[in-house]
Amino acid sequence: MIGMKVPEKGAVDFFERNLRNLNPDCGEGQRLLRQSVKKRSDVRRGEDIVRLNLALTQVTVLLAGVACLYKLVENGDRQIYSFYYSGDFCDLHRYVSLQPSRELAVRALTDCSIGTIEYEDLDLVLERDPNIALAFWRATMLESSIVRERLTNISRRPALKRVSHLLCEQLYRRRAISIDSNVIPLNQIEVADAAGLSVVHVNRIFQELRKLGVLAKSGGTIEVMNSKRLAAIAGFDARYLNLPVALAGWKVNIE
Amino acid sequence: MIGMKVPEKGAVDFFERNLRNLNPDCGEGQRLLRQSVKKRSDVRRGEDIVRLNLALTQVTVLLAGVACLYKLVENGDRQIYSFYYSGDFCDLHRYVSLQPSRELAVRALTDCSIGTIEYEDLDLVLERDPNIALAFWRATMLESSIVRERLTNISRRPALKRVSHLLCEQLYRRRAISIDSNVIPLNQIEVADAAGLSVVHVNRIFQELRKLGVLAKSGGTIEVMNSKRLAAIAGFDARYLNLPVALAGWKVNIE
DNA sequence: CGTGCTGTTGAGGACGATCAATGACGGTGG
DNA sequence: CCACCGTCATTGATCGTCCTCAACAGCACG
Repeated sequence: MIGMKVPEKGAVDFFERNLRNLNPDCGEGQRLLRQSVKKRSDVRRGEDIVRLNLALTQVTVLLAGVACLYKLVENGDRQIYSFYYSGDFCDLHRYVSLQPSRELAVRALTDCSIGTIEYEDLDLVLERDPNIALAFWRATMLESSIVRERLTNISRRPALKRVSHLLCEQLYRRRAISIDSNVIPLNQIEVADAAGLSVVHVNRIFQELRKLGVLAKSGGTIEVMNSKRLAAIAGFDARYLNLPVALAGWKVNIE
Repeated sequence: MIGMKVPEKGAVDFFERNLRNLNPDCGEGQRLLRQSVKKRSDVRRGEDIVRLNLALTQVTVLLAGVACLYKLVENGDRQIYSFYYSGDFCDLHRYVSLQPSRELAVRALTDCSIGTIEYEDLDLVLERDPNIALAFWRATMLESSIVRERLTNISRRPALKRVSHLLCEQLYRRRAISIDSNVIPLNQIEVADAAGLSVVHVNRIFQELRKLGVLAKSGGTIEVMNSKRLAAIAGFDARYLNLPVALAGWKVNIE
């Protein structure tokens, strides 16, 4: 399951693209960083990429697949905070925190492939190159921004908008890494856990969205038939995602 | 209203204490940073410290008072994301983001006093001293952690726990900066906006908390009579706040 | 003495949770 | 090939938390 080979070029590309998007100025240091991306493993759907009691010695980068950051709440519920796509860091929170949370974990929602960077190596790179450091800081800020948006979503909007908004976000983020499919590889349970709704209710919302011609009937994944209408329902404004400028024009007007 | 004098020592102390807490290793660079804290203004309760259309040239540090980060939602609601206390950064999100949000603002909830650091000066300090840079990064991560906790709170817990948790958090954070009072300078409206509840419902929850002997009847502010019981109701676990170790022992056992 | 802001109260209703069953599908082992 | 099982989707019924609307009381302020 766990190989030790260096990631092939294509996979690491997502990571580098992500960094350049976070900070266009991080040129030279990037090579240094690339050499530090050492191991590569494959994690199967349903397994934890970052487990609660894992040693704190390396940072994980998602190279392929979809994962989520989550926590198990006292009552047994799972709260999903954010989703990770190719190129995203999975556990900067553990690297940067003085007292890393023992509750946060990262789970593979599809089969995933990951790379790792030893803390020691990362320490060096960040110390030498403030531009890389800024990129990492921005990655944290971006994730923070996404969680804030999810908070607003859950706190203030009715279920239909909530689900639509969540799906919209995934659509945009997938496009940002050139996945132009209308299929989002999440199931209703995962949407419920991220949207703060019961599975039953998410199911009813899905049916409503189907009646509205927005979703197609599809098992195990979500197929969006009309993303423009979806964005309209959600009142979606993608600016908080800080997508590459190239995608800005893709933005759907609201209302 | 807006003075130009250098902040007196006592006020900047909170800022430096905060930095040391974020990264104990940032020793020398701190002096450099202190010299960069230039202006000082006083902002009155109800005014915005960071306004939507303010020039992006300086970072704001809260030196005294209480403020909040918020956004106005489409339907007119206000969502409060987090509260700021003495020593906290108010607008790192604007400094670090490639495309700063035009929706986030920071408002003074009591009369506040603030210091500012010019972007240019900060750029220099961060470039020279990776330890300071790490402290700033950690500040972002910490705020992120607080927002995640608020998300869990709003998403998964009933109103009584929600409000209790929110109040608990404020109590802890105030203690962390040596404010040992049982009075939290927030009103019911602000609690409602932060907890994602209606004002009417917050009012009823307050009455319930009074019946439980946790809160006292007090107008305009919140007076906590029994913080231990409050923490028990909330199921509060302060670890996400990354408080100085000195306060760890203050932690109330849960259930 | 109005005017605004905050807190309080009551009534009615909506949205979404919970509980409980059933269906559809794929994988596994006999 | 079929029986069995686990996961996910679906449905109906009931219930409760919390929202909305509307009105009023207390208080500070000019």
